[in-house]
Amino acid sequence: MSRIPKPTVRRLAIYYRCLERLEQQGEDSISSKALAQMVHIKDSQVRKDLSYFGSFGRRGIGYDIRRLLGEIQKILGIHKRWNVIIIGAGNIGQAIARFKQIEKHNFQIVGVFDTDHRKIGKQITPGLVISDMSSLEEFIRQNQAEIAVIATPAEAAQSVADRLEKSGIKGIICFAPITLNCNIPVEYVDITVFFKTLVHSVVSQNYNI
Amino acid sequence: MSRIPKPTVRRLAIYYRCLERLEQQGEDSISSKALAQMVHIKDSQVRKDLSYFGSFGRRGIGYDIRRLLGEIQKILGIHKRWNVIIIGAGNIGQAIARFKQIEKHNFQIVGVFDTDHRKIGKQITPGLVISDMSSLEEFIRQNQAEIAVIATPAEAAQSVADRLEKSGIKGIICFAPITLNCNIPVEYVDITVFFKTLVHSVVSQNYNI
DNA sequence: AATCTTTTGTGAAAAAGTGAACTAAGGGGG
DNA sequence: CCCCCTTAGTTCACTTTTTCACAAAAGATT
Repeated sequence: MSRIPKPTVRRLAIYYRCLERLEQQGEDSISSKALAQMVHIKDSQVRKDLSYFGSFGRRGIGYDIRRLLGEIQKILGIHKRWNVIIIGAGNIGQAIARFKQIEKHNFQIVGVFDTDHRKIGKQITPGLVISDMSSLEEFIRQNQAEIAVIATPAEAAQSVADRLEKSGIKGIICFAPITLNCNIPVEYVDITVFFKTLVHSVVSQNYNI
Repeated sequence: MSRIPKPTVRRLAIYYRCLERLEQQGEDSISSKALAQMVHIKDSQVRKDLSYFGSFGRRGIGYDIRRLLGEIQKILGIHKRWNVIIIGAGNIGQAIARFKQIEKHNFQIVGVFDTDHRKIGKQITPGLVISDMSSLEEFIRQNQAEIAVIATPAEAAQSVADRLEKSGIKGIICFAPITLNCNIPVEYVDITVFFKTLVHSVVSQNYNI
């Protein structure tokens, strides 16, 4: 399929947030050089990343910010709204459910699930109540949920992933510290891994500016 | 300094969590092949990663799990306890402050700061109360905090980072959606970026099994 | 209209990272 | 003791990603 480097996709999401800020500040256009400086990379990297998808700039001028925002939206697939469910209403699950930025970026949290009967029925935000896991499959179908966040303990994660995949979920964000066996895309976010890689940089001083 | 690929360091942290689980299950040793299968990579990758740091296995046998846990601890720098402060007691800041896994991995949350006077004094966990930002520098010195988590809005992040760096903080985990200008190691965790890269995989179907 | 400056898009080179294959150990069984 | 099977450590080839360098545009200036 498309031969796009994974780092390129991550950077597109980062360019996107820069462009949003610039637009908000009333800027109209930006050069690859200026954008590169904002994120501490080379300008040639910015141009190469964008060139995988087309020619969005004007030579001598730079990139139109509105236009580029629209193009990156289409590339990433964030021009449409995605319905998201969260499995596990612990610390992280609830934080994600309440996290306003996610909704702003076109991801709508439509459901939160847990197995703990003391939590079920509890309201997390107006209109968002913790449901029982037994209703998971039906809920996914009825609400056309496409993305799921796994915020369960590691032991539960694989069986949850199996159920999600079977129910037609198309992608998973996994906060559980485990590598899943499944055939849909997964993004892993293990917070403790960031702490550990950070202190490695600290002790070895090999941080790259 | 040491020329260790960044992906290698990340994988070490992932091997570490596998080894912890294996140890808990009573296992004594594991081969590179078995470890590789757990995290869906090639066995040669596991051996290569470890070989940057020494020879920890026995040919014909595999790796002693206890031994390897200890070696990776030393490599990553997680054999000692790190004092952590959190700047920003919003959604994410509070979730991190309450996140038990971090404490289990030798990162102790010693302080939480915010500028909102309505939040100051509020107890997050037993013994952890939200402090005013004005006491930041003094607190860092008195409590020998070395790691900071920035969980503020993007607009505040850079000036916070400046204060942290000046006060002797050695590494930053940045949840704010911005690239910081500073001369200490930073790990960026922008949750919305994970959502965006995930849906790119979903729409382009370019997930790697 | 010619020239200058800026900046994009891109092919080629360099660097980084991964994977296959080989060599060297280590233990078990006949 | 010899053969066989397993598996770590290492080398080298290959793949991926980044960087360089330059031609092509585009507007500004004289």
